Amino acid sequence: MNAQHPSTSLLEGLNDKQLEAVTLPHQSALILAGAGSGKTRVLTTRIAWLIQTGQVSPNGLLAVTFTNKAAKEMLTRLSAMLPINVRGMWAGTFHGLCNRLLRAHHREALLPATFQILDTADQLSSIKRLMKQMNVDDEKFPPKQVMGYINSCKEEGLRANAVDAYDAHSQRMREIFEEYDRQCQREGVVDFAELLLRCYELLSRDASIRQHYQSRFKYILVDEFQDTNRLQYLWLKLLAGADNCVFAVGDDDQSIYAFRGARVGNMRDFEQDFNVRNIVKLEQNYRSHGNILDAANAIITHNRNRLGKNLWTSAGKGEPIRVYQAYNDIDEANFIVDEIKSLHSEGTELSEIALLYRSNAQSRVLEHALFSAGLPYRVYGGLRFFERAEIKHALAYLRLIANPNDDTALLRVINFPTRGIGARSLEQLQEAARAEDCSLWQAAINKVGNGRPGKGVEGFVALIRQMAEEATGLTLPEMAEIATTLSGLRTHYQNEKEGEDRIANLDELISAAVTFVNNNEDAGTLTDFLTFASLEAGEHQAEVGRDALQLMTVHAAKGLEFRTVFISGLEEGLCPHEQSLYETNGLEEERRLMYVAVTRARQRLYLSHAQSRMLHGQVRYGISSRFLDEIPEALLKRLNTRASPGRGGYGESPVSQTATSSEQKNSMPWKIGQAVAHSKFGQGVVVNYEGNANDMRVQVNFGSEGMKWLMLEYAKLEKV
DNA sequence: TCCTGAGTAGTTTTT
DNA sequence: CTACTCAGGA
Repeated sequence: MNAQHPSTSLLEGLNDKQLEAVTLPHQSALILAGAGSGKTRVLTTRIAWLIQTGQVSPNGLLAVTFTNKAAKEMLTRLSAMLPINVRGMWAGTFHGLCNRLLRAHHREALLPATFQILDTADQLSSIKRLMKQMNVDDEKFPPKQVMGYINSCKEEGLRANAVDAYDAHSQRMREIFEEYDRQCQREGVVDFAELLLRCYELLSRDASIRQHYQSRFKYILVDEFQDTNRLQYLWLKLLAGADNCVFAVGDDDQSIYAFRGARVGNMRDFEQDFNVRNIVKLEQNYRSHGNILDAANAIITHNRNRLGKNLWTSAGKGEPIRVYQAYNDIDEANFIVDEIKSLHSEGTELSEIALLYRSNAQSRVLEHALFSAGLPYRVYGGLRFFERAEIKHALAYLRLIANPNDDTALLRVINFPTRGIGARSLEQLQEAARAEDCSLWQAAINKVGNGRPGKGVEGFVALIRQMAEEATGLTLPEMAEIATTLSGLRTHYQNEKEGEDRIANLDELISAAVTFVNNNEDAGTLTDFLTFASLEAGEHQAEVGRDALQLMTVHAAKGLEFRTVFISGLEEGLCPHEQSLYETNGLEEERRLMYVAVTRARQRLYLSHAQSRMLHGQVRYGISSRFLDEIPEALLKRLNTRASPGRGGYGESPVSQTATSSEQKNSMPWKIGQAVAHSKFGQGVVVNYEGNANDMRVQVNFGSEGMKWLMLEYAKLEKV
């Protein structure tokens, strides 16, 4: 403590609860941090406070996040608070930290020093290759499903020998799992889940390594705790041991990643297992106006099994939440465009406006309308830099320089650019490799001996050898240059019609290597760079700089905030998504998703739904989302009560084709898409009909009440 | 080896 | 509807 009042300035401006969390004594704690409650601030201030008050040195704590972005944000804020070098700190993602640990103890972890990391695409092709070799029917065992199985087993902390298999199918799955792990081990590669599992196994098996880290990390801090999976939880528990304390920050109401293994239940387990005395709740929200928070609270109270939390704000009620009922998806998009235009002309920056949707497919119609209106926008999601094909090709050459036994990398480029190695020679190679139980590279070497440059496999072996030879002693950017040029990739794309962008990306890879070396004065090896490429695949492509609207899924919006938010497609089947209704607790997760979406808005929130929308090439009729009904009417401002086809695109059809025009007007006003009310089933929408004017049945979608056929003659249906 | 056409599936995503 | 995969022909 060298400054006069070091902690005063650090702690200044914190509210009581935040202060309590930041200055908790050495004990495990659970911080329930609502949306917009200053979660990141509390986390970083806690770290800074611990260091500044001399309770721990920067090396004595471990801070874990889920994304690189969050880790970077934490460190940036920290270095603004304290004059310390944050470089060497153990702060990063679960995967990043496990990687670091495994590199340091690769021998004990039974891995080669230069082990490579498979991303999801690599893993899938590795599994496909294995299944082909094992003669597994990929109709009965879809590779994607097999991958999901393997990953979820690993995320539960289970190896093949530990999983249950009662029938032939699951036994076969287990077999593939086992073989897959063997294949990875032989090739010196690990997938994402393996990074964690290996690390966990290393720590549980090796007491001296475990004790070393346990005595080092007195304080462990975890961000987004509600997103941890089983294995991550076990890992934390192991690392904490009996004496260390874990500071877990999370929000059970924002748990939206169960589908990838997150267990909200970890929060309750944590309370028990870590002897948590009291839970600190951060409920004051600094982001949104009152009406928005009231709506969010109203929605989320419909969930059971919450830890319990109610957001409040000292800001005023603010504007009402605007609700628009669109005729169809095109009308909805046009409405949004019109609103954005007037917001923009009133001075709102486009980048302060977000368009959120449940599924990516919904962006198409929005994009079309925005494009026609000449409004600039950015769509989040899609391919990232290091996932682009040409980049993966170049990286595969680099991977072969680092470790030629990496079969996945070898297969990716052995014939790309084409060098006359067809399916036949590849088969021979794989046959030989299997017979010798060696890598494809070994098999290739055995085949061609010391091979002189030439065609086919010989040429490839010579090429990789030449690359490796030239690469020794070169800098990383120079190696990247070799991988893009000597490989023939550059020439290949030069001859391609639309190869210009790809060449530009190859150049970008070299720039990335330059930046990487500059940022890592101590560690700039090839393996480090390849690890970086796998673990930090870069931003989701989206141009920066220009003032543009932000389009993204609700998932992608988590953690972000905007002045104005549009949530579109609020219909049953889309939000909540129909698939979710079959999953256990699926509806509650969808509701949390809605909660996350609503709490992104600071000042203005628009909710819209369409009576019909084009989905999978068919017009679908849906009723408005139950989540809309869960918001008190007093918070809403309905911008229209009846949707008109005014700005819609595709036409409408009256229910009856046989009816005459007068009948259509009088006795037959039931159109597909007409909102109706039934005394027993509630609100619904007409989706189909049969019969004629005198004897007509209509099919009505009553949402949660299901689909019903009703005789018009008997059912007392009212138009709404 | 490359291209074309048939066939199919179609939430959410980070590492 | 569309985007992606895969098999088979030029």
